[in-house]
Amino acid sequence: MGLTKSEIFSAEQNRLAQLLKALAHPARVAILQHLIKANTCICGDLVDELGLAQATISQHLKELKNVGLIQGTIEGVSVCYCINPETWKLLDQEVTSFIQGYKGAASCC
Amino acid sequence: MGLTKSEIFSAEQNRLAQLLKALAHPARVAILQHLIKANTCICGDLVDELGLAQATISQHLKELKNVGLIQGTIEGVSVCYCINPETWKLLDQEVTSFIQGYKGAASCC
DNA sequence: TGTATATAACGTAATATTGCAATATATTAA
DNA sequence: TTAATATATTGCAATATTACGTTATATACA
Repeated sequence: MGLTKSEIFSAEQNRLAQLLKALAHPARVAILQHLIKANTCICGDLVDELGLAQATISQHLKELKNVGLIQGTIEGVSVCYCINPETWKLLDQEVTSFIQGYKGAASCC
Repeated sequence: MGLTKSEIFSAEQNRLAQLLKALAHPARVAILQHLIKANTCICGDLVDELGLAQATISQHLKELKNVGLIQGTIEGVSVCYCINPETWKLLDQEVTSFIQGYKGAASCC
């Protein structure tokens, strides 16, 4: 059906999957890496930096904003984007505890 | 076009996005959490544990296997699945360095 | 007021994902 | 060999994603 059965999973599992999904595209990885390096940037910077159309970049920014990973403030003609520190912290905690949950295995199959 | 322009991104960005994509579904998060807890399991265990059809679980397992996050060994009638320690280590390194790359911002927008 | 600039929103085409029933495959036990 | 068990594969329908041209909106400046 193309429709994820969210109701059978926990809120934590759904939230983690949602955050990871927002990160799971090379363009959005690149956008976030640029934001980490530059601290702030505007849509036009990313259009130049990556090789994608303005409409596409804008859409990716929207997705990142929707899950709260970035925030944008209108600054004159443009919109200044930056990482949302609180969501990023949550991401760090959730992802780290998920990945670190695996402590290797004595024996495997 | 619905087709990601992988060629304009670095191999690292594509690989990270690929790994994250494999994790970006609550069913696959649940499968991995179960695997972490139980160390090993078979497809049937997951069908009981989660509320999804056998074909659906099998498909999610295939995706996790395709990116190398898990491995399966035929054991009589069933297939014993477990986490692939090497890929998991790579995942840990890549994801950690990506997320930890952000050191908060003095001022944001 | 008019014009340039920057971004968002809309519409569309191509492709990918999700979930499952049905079927195929492969191993074990009788 | 036959039956039972466990998975994988195939095919399908519904939905989601990706990318971009075009258009709308909103601010700044002459």
